[in-house]
Amino acid sequence: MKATRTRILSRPDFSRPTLEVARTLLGTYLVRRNKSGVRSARIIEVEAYVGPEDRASHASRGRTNRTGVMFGPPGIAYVYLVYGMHHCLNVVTEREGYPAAVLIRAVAQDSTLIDGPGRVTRRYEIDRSLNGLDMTMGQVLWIEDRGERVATDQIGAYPRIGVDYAGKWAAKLWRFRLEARNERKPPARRLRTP
DNA sequence: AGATTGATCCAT
DNA sequence: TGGATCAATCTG
Repeated sequence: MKATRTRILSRPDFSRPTLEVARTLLGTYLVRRNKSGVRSARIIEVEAYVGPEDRASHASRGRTNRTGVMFGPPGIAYVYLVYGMHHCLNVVTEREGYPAAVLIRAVAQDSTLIDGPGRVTRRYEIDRSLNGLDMTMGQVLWIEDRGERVATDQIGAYPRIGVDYAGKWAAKLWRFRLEARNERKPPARRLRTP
């Protein structure tokens, strides 16, 4: 078997345009270390939240106590509680001062799909105590590139979930999913109008 | 379809 | 300071 090097993603990886970072994260591994050990899972689905104009983004209402980390340096974890119950994990992207992040929506641990941002954080024991954590340090929470290449045709683009309030921003295809090989999008096909 | 749940944000 | 809102999930 071919030896592949594992590389912990570093600041420059997250400094790039958010849509690119989002797609790049597909097929990499989210790694969590706590007192019970180290666990990892392949990132399957993400969403991009891009800039102060993006009405779907928490940062669209300006810098607040909660959204502060989105305005900070890239590679930092932005973890918040939603609906009073579930935590969501994001990684901050782009330059300091420009609010943007990628939400981790689904991962696969071996053959088990952990589908949904709240399920990911629950399974990996990620909560607001990790908000602001530097994910480039490889100590508590980080992302690894294990050299598994993802072809463009394995990536589907969809509207983001739960942002219907965001007007035209809700229609942006800023959710990216790594399709299973047998779920690759077939060639576009003209459908008869019903 | 409806309940749940509590931090956050801004002003009926 | 109160109350609407919410980057979701579970159970019917």
